[in-house]
Amino acid sequence: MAELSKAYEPGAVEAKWYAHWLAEGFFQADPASPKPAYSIVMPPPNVTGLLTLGHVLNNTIQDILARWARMSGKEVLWLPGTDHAGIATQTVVERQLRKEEKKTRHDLGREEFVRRIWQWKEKHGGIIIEQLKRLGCSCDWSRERFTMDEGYSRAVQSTFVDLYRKGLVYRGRRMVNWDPVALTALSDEEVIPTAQKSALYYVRYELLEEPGKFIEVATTRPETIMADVALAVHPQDERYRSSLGKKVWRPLDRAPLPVIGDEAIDPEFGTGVLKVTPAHDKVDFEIGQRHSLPVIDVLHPNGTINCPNVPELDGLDRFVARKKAGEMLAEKGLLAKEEPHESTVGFSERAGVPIEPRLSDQWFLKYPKVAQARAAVGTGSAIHFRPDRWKNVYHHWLENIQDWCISRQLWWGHRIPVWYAKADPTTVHVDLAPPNDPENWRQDPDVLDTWFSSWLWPFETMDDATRAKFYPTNDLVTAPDIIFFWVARMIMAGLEYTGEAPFSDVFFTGLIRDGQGRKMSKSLGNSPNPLDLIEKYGADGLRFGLMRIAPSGQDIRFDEKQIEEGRNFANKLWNACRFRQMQGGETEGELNPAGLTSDDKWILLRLDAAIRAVTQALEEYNFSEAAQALYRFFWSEFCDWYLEASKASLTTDRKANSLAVIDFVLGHALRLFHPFLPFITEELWNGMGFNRDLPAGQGAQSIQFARWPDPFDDDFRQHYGLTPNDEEFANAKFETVVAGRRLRRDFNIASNKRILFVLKPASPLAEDEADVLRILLNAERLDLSHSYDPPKGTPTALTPLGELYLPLEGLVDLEAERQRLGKEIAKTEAELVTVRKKLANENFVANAPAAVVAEHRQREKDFAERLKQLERMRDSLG
RNA sequence: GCGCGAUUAGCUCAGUGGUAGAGCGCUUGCUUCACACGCAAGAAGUCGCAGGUUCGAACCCUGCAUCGCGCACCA
Repeated sequence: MAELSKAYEPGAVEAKWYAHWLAEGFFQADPASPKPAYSIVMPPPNVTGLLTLGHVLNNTIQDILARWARMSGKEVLWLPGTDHAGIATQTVVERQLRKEEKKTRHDLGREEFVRRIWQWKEKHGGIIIEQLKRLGCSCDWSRERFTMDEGYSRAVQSTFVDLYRKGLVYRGRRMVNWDPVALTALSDEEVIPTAQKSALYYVRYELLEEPGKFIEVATTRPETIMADVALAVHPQDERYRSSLGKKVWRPLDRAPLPVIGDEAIDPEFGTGVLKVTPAHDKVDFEIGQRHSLPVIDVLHPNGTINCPNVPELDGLDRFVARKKAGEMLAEKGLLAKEEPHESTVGFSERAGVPIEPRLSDQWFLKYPKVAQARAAVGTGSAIHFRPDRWKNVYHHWLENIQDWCISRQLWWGHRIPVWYAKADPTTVHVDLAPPNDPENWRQDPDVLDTWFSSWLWPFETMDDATRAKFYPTNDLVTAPDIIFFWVARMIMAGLEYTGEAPFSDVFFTGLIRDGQGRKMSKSLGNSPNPLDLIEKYGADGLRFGLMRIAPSGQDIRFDEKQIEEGRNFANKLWNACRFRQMQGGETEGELNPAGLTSDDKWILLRLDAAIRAVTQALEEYNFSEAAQALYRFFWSEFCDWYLEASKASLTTDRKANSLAVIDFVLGHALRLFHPFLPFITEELWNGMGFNRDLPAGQGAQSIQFARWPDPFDDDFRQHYGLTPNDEEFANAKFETVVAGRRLRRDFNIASNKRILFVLKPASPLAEDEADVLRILLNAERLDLSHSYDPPKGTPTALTPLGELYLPLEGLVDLEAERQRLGKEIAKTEAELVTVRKKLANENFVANAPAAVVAEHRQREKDFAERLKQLERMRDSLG
């Protein structure tokens, strides 16, 4: 490899390796492979979508799981694709059409409009796929699917036909959630309840039989008064008992209305009287049914008023009409008052406007396998949710499940495979193929809800051979807000059509919020473009930065600073390798047990701990913990301590040995990092020659097939003589170094100034070890002396290895030094008192675990010893 | 109204019964022969509040407060 640049430059490296991985087909899954299978299906992003931080989070996690599995010897299938996203896509193209050609879809006609959407999709669709590649996703792109692919579409339609034949799909005239902008029905899940400030109008309805007497009704929707067909009160409500059975005048589009009694009325609300408007409210519709009331619809599908009898309102938008109706009532003296009111209004998820309850003919689905789906999730069941608590949300939804409105009044989507006889529209033909005499039939103009195709995703994206190897899938990584939309429905479809749960583990990510805790949204403009972040910090930096702050299932506050940290980390890894490279020599994998120093043994033990920690964290889906463990090991332990200490050996005959240890650690660390930092690790793996001498398919061509490191077993420890004592000794050494650095700092000696230290060793210390201390302290000399007699006022620190002196030749203020020691003595005394208090407590000694008590005893001894020495040092100051 | 989560250093968050932790930020010193995207040392916390259990509580229990999210109601 050419000499490494001073700073890691991700741009070229990332492009180079991604192209290489694709060219070599490394991501392609082989159904014939003898290796055990591991599979994930990607939650298909909208084909109109652009990469968001949410996608980055989600897909980084999937990529980590996929790469980890690949390194663990699995045959990996990560199946990608996009979703046709009915409303979203149709809206995008309609908007463009309006802007560029001043036309509506109706001007083009259905066939042409759909053709335009396909055209748009070929040109602009799937940008997100290219963006995912920039992120490093190791998907099998040769299997990329689209929910409107020919075969997939057929599967969607035959699912409809099948469920129809099973009696689960049916057509009905019911109240649905109508989106007056998109002009389509929506499912209950696509309606977002939103708190709204509105007004409560108190409207006076005059009694027919008793002119001059009024019944007051509180309503938020005066614009629908013309659709009133009755007033309703609670039958037990004393205030209105006498009015039951009488009639009142409807104040707009004047007409007589009956006053009826119905249990559904809450006497506490408003005046206790409800104006019954069956065409525009679900509850009212039900009351209307019970009392055989007529239905008067006064709204056009687009939300404007349809009431020629009241020309002042006719044609107005519903919200304009609401105000106007209020004014008209006030003019007529029929508005008693108007007060502020807060209520929850359902908004369309897509169009962002209040939905309108509307009576219409739609297709509905009675969900299959509800009970089985419910049983499939939970402890001891086929599927595990992580975090576990989301199963409550899932179960609650399934227990209160409502039929699913699956028809949409759109042109973009899977056309409903139903034909109505022209002669008699109640005669239907439900099949994949049209009737033999198509001229006598009319196909249903509607399409199916996009989610009605998504719920087949885990198995309809696979052919038979693939399914045999990779289905059911292992992990699903998604956001908790689509538990109803997607996760639950996939489970039901999986059970119905494959007899199996489609995945075994579902990992729910958190939501990414901005620095103020707000959701990322286009309108707030608080959502950074991940591509810019990749440009600035590299894909690896973005991935690692995000993983470090993404605690399991908790929402994440995004801060670009943290991505910068990710970049810095990649740079640290780069420079550690650069340091190694500058020492020259071939990469060496073999260790010589005889040559290992105490530091070598220490770093091997830390490496072992890191392997265990990272592996366990990944097994627990705890990605931030895994990233933290890697960060701590590599930066704090390996770079800050080991590499610095190794500099003592690199100029001696122990050099070859030290390089072997560095190479051993780097070779393992690169592998541990690879799922998180795929690009830089591949670059270094190959460039530094770690891929040499490996069997084919085990890291020779790519680090992604290198074996995931195993923790060291007892044989390994024995062979290399690794014992807990090595760790203890190294820690003592590091404590000594910290104490020396603190002395230097306390006496304002610049860290680049080489000075003399004297250590009075508590027990014999090898020269080699003293060399390590010397280099870590940046000392000119470190003298070991049992008989050292420090000049009065020499700064001293008590360390686990002995007393450390910093002879300054009278530079030191004696009094200041005495005070410094005094402070340390006071601190130690306080600690000693705390421990002794605890040990004096009989209950503690009697009840606490023996190990805890012993630990306290040891601590007492240590503190007492330390105190004695500190006092002696102070006394020697004179 | 019901449920779920959160509340620990200035910030973002770890920490599930035994001496309060990390990164950033801050202060100070350092172009020490891998890295200033760096090195070293340091300051900084009544662990939201109030009770309880326990020899011992950030951690377990109860209640409360604040913030967020679902679900239900919503004339």
